[in-house]
Amino acid sequence: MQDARFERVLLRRPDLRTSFPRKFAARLRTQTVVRVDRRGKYLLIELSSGDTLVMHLGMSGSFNVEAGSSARAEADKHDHVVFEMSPSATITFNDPRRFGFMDLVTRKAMAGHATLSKLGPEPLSPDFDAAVLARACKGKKTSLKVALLDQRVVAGIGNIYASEALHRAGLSPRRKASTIATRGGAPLDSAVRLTAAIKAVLIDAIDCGGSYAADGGRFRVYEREGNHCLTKGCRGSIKRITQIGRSTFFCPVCQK
DNA sequence: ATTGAGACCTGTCGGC
DNA sequence: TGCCGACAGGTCTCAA
Repeated sequence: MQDARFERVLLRRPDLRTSFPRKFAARLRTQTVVRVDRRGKYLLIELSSGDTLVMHLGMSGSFNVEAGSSARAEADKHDHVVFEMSPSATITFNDPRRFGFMDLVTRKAMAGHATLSKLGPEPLSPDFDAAVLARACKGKKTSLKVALLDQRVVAGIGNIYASEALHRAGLSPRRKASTIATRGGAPLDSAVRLTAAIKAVLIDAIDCGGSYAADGGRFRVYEREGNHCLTKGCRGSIKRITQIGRSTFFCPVCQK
């Protein structure tokens, strides 16, 4: 991908949830890829022009990469963007629900970017530890589940993994986020467990190829309402509640 | 400032 | 069979 060059950019369906910036295709053309990066759920492609191509897959977005210079023989109705690259490759962005988006951000604008610059730590980096999580939750009036979905607390946790991590940590999603904050500067035991659980859940997810990879049913609580809790020795059953309009799955017996 | 509700979009599924 | 409503996901906008 590095040094690849954008030869042609086709917007087949430009009306995604957030519209493309003006002259999107023209600004990309002839640019080469300097670096490919990621922050939270955002994909960042640094270009030779100094601009960064910021992309988000929303919930149903995906990329298809093929050798050759022409788009798929039969374009899918949800193929919204096609990048023709050199050396010869075609990258197609497909997104049935159109929640994904793309933006071009200048070097100057990256630094103070309204969303990107406020993202919390990367959960799998050493920067993310119990003390950092505890500090981010300090004074928060929201529930623990809602705090985990806040990308400023920690970057990249979505609705599924928020439930999964809380179950592994044995913490109730309804508990106030501030109750895991530090006491006398030292992170509480629950912050230590939650930090470890977040990392473990994400590592497992990556190993399995993501939430929607084949062989479903590997979640411990997500979409398991009414089923028995998988925690060793726990005889509880999984409940579903709604928090800020989203489903939360948890075991009321072993998550405190 | 922080928080929550609503909007956005479409495929799928259950119920009638 | 077909229609209809509910629901899923992530983030932005707007209003308390």
